[in-house]
Amino acid sequence: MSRLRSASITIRDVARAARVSIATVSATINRTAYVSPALQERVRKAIAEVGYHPDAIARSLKRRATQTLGLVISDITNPFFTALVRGIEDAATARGHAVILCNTDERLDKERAYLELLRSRRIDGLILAPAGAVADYHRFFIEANTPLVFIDRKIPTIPADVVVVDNVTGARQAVAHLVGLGHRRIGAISGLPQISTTHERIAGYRQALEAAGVPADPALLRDGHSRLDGGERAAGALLELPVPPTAIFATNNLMAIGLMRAVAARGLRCPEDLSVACFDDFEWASVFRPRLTTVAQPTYEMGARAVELLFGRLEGSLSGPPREVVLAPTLVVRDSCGPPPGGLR
Amino acid sequence: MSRLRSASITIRDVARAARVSIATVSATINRTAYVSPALQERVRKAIAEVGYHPDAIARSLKRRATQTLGLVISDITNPFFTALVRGIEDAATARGHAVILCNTDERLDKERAYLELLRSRRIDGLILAPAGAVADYHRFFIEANTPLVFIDRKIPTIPADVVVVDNVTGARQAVAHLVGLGHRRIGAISGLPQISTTHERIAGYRQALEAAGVPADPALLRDGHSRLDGGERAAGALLELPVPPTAIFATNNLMAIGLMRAVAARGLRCPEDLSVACFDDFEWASVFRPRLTTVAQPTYEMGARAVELLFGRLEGSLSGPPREVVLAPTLVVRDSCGPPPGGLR
DNA sequence: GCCGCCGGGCTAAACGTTTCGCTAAACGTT
DNA sequence: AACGTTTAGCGAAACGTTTAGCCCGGCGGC
Repeated sequence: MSRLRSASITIRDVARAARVSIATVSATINRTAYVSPALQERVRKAIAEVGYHPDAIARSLKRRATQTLGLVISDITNPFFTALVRGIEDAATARGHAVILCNTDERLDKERAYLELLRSRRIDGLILAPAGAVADYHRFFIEANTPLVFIDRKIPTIPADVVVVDNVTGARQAVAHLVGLGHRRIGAISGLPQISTTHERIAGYRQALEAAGVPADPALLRDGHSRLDGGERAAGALLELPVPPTAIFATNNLMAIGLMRAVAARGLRCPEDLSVACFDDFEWASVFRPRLTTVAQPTYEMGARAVELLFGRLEGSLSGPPREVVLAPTLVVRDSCGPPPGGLR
Repeated sequence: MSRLRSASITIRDVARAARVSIATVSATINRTAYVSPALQERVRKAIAEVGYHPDAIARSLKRRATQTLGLVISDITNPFFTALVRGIEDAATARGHAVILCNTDERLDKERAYLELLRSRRIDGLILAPAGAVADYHRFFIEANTPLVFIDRKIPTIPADVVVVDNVTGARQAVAHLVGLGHRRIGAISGLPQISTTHERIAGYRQALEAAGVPADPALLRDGHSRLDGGERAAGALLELPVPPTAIFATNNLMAIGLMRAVAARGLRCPEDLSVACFDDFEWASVFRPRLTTVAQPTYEMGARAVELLFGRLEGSLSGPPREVVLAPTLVVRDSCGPPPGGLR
């Protein structure tokens, strides 16, 4: 037994009850044409009387606009995306739009499937943290003239608006902070190579080392695959080195947690035995020990800005070539970084 | 300049290209009637050739089913909901449904507005963590025969399926753990009074005290409004008491964080000066100090179960009176609880 | 050899809106 | 009074599907 919506009350029921035409009902609902006050009143009464609620599906079909945004991220479980989503949701509903949420787990096949779904559903706009830079099925939205905003990450070859943070500067500041404390052997745990943020943050790491005249040791750079377990493994490898680093920089929050697990498992103290800095702040970081020194991103604002861009395109108030909104991260210094053990050098 | 979807490629373009009728195209796409292999092949080729993508809006209008679920929670920023959402999203997309996400901030007016929106959009089903027990506009979905599942919280007067955790038992175990360590003055921080979980968790707290023969002191029970700042204030009040408690139980994660802030602000050590236990585990709780002793809920599974119930109703495999799925929480003992300072008593 | 049935595909009517173009009345102007 | 012009409201054609019902030809049964 498949369940169907019970036959609903339509606009014609209202028209009948108010003894006006369907067009008049539509006009009073949408304020799309003049309707005399008397008729308006009759229509409103009829609407209440028969218990009419407009059908957004039928409206979407006719208007060719769905009042719906697609939001594709890698994982809602990650606190970084959480505030982003919140910012997007708030801004979208403030403009009467609903949001369809999609988690890709950084997998291109999932991303592709979701984009197909969203395309079928004729979303009005798409906000996307792409899982990789090779795919080009995003292009469809551009060709269809559907606004597309990349968030957090970008794909340089695809001409779309972008909201990101200055990852290079953020990472450079964090590593410079470690350098300033006297560290010379500074390890880094990098993320997935197909994501733009990875390269930028590693670039910042390199810049900070170079500025300090510290030669980059390739053995100190490990791939954590942007994941918790990967971060833990990478950290383990770094700590098992013949001459382990005195400080480690993790390029995202998940890998930082993995790093902390590796630290705890070895009975090391932070920051006494090892200094730790990472990208991505999280709300509760200040309550627990060690209080992590992090590069904080304005996540909520990033979400809000992305929606702004999107509606700018939708309403035509924004046109022309793609815009790139680059927000500033801030280094939040807490307790997880100290001077290297055994004094300078 | 308002942007419209460009005139899209419709099923009739495919029909024309394949030199068959529209009905045949539809039948081969949906496997809803026999179509000879030869024609199927021609249709598929035509689809690829003209680049056809079905319009889900038009389909929804005709089929009276949207393949969309509504999900209404209080705040996606809260890690408790985060795993819940993930479980729901995974289960929903496994069945080809999309999810519209709505945050109420525990406000009834927002909840009402969202339900109105979801109603207009003719969602196939609704999963809801209600912000309060007084409203009854949820009834519409029941009357319209749209499956509705309450999650995390319930409204006893509304006959709908429910997925919750055994809050009474969970709270009782946590507080019994404190009692077992020797605590007799145990404070509690309660949440919003209009939410069912609040009452159940406080009931568990009371049961544990009673079982231990400890008289309940009303001064030790404070309202934290389910929020971080409320928890901090409530904790402050408890700690300023002439005879402060030696242990505090917070009935959700946000208030627990507020509690920890109050503890840190006063320079107290946990668990040496004060033992802390709370409801709601979070993924990273084991990495930082103090490692909180918490009552963990199977959040991902709760989400998945809610979707199962919902599809059971949708497909008719589940019928009859509302089901109540009660999952078991587990007490995760870590380091935030110890014996009361100054030994027993 | 005729009839009935059925396989395979088509025609056309929905689904519930919005909106274009039209009518008919009212009005102002000479 | 005749004539444009505006105005309030209506009728009907879309929007892109699904699906009920129909038609036609071939085949088996008698």
